[in-house]
Amino acid sequence: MASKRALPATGPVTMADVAARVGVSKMTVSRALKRGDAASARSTSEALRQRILKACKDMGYVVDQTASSFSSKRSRFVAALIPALNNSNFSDTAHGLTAAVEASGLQVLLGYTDYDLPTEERLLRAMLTRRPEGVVLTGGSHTPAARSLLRSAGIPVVETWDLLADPIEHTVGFSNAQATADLVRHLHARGYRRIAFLGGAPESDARGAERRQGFVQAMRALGLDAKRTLTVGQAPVSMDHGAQGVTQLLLRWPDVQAVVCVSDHAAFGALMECQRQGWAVPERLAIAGFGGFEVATACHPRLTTVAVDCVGIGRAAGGLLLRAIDAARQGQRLAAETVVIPFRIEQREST
Amino acid sequence: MASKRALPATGPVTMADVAARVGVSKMTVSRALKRGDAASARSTSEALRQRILKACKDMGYVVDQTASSFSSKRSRFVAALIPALNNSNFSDTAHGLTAAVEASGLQVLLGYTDYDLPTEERLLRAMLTRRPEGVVLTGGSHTPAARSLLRSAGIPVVETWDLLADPIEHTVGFSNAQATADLVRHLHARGYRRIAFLGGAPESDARGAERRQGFVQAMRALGLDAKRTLTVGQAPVSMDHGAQGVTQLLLRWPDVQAVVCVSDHAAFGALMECQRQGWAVPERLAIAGFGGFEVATACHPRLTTVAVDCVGIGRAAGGLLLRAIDAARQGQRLAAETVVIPFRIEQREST
DNA sequence: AGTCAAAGAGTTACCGGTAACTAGGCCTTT
DNA sequence: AAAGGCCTAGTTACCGGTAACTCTTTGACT
Repeated sequence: MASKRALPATGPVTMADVAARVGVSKMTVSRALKRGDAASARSTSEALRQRILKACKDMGYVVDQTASSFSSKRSRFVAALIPALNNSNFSDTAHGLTAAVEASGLQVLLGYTDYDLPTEERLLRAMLTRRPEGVVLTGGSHTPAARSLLRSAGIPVVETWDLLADPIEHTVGFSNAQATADLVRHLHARGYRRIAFLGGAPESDARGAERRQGFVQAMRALGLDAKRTLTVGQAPVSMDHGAQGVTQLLLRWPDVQAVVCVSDHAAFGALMECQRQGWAVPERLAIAGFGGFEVATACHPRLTTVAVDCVGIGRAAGGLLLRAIDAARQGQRLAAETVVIPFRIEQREST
Repeated sequence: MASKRALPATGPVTMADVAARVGVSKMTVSRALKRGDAASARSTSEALRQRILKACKDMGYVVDQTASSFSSKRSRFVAALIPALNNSNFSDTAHGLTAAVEASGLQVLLGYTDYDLPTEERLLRAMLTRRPEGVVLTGGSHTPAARSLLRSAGIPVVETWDLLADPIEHTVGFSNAQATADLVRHLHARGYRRIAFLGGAPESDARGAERRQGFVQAMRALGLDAKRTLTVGQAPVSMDHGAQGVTQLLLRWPDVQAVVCVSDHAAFGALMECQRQGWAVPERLAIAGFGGFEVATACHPRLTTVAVDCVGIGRAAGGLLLRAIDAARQGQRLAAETVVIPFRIEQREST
């Protein structure tokens, strides 16, 4: 027995194998495959390049990015963390980010935090061991350890979806507080006075907390009573939370005329519960959401909401990140930037 | 012991730096950090290990997975491809997959194909250069090149969400045709006879096509007319498609009693359009969906649907993949398996 | 006391690419 | 014609870990 398994030639084809087959050096194969990054003038003749490409195809050779990354110190990917995959707002941002960076040959390594800071830190730690060239985060709330990790990683960081008082570096987003305040003013202009806010526990969702704050400030600025705020559940606030919330709301403040919900999901849940109970929307109760989700456009009556350019956030974050990475490659550092993404109040049938 | 070394030009801290500081060899540091993978008997003494761990912390050292992967030929990640991020069915599967494999120290590299086969191939090609230890795909439709790529990669492959006639290797899913057929029989049992099907273009969505097929077969088996099938748009079928579809449906076959929609999104769109038009659901038209999405439970009336254990699919795929990877590490090959995930007809108010 | 195995730590040799430098051929310029 | 420059391809030296082996020490058992 004792026959050793050395896996004959079946082992993965390497660049050296291709080089030997064509009769050139490894380096030449490397150059031939690298072409396309127009920057480099250093290249092979077109005829030789075609021969090499053909050999790669024939032999089934694919570059080993692991080795390439290791050797060149370029991992060719960026890490992106979003709170949840199944929230189309955030997945749209991931979409925009991917579209923006993939043209530069960068891949996006996507992770989700489940709205949990320690999870974010854990994920970040795992991702940083892979040496991403940049990081995109959602929001500005992070554990101290996470911040420290990012600092010592020395790579560009973009925080999205919020405008932050104390950003780590770059920011792409909008003021959730201002957007909610605008929505309140919009409802006020349409004649509503006794307006309520419905959202999740502030400590579990920084963005939700900001929206709540915007609501309170706008109400006070208008000389209205901001007492009608209700907390239902933790982030992510679900449709069911909205349904429960609206019932509690009408029980507790029967004179309420309109409700601003922390998200379209909650607003939709509230709307459906109203239909079940026979409360006319918007006559008995006007309902507004936040986020511009598909369901808000599709439902009946259609929901007034704050439409956000989610894809645009991702695209802008990607563009910014690319410039920062480029600068870093030149040994420079891009000065911290803040990109403000516009939002829009969508007046629809529910208010 | 002053902290004099204020990050000189040396850049990132390496394992050798830590080793020098502690006064041991690189290998010892490597072993100290690797502990936890209980399998290995080879290890360092606990006291030394603590000293090393402390030095790592003090110096801000984090393992370079790039180098580690390169050296050990273990990338410690698996690639997963789903049609879209913002479809909670698929993102739930990704969730389950992540949960299942992360216990083994594997990360999931997630990509989305936008329901497009060439995109899938492109993505797969990009991911395979990073040498994943396994691949999870959604569905069984792939380009020939993609299949060939997977074959020559020589790593375990799991296809999910469908039961396939000709799987690449392992499969975790359920029969979409059978599920739809069950739904049709369920409607039949409730007295519906003139039943329609509403879905997207079959060539853009293999799962949708299977559901359509299941509908036709079940109708014929029941001796009913299967002519009432409508095609609206490409995958992914949206809520708006459902709204348009139901209007066309009632125009074309005014005698229709019930409609089976390819997904809850379409069903929801149809339901809302009925409310706009004043068509009573389920009295004038009964509506059933597919997928068990949140919106189907939250809307009014609640939608009858086929609930799928999406997380379970991901979990099972992850477990299977782990076993296959483990076998591969031992030089063996796990025989192709098929795991059938149960589904359930949820009878609700819309039918 | 001697043997042997296990534990703990060191040594060597890479893994598969790429950066940076070198060298020859050909063309242009002075 | 010599000098200089561009283009193409080869050479060398790694990158930062880990596998596999070696060596030493310790302790149990015969």
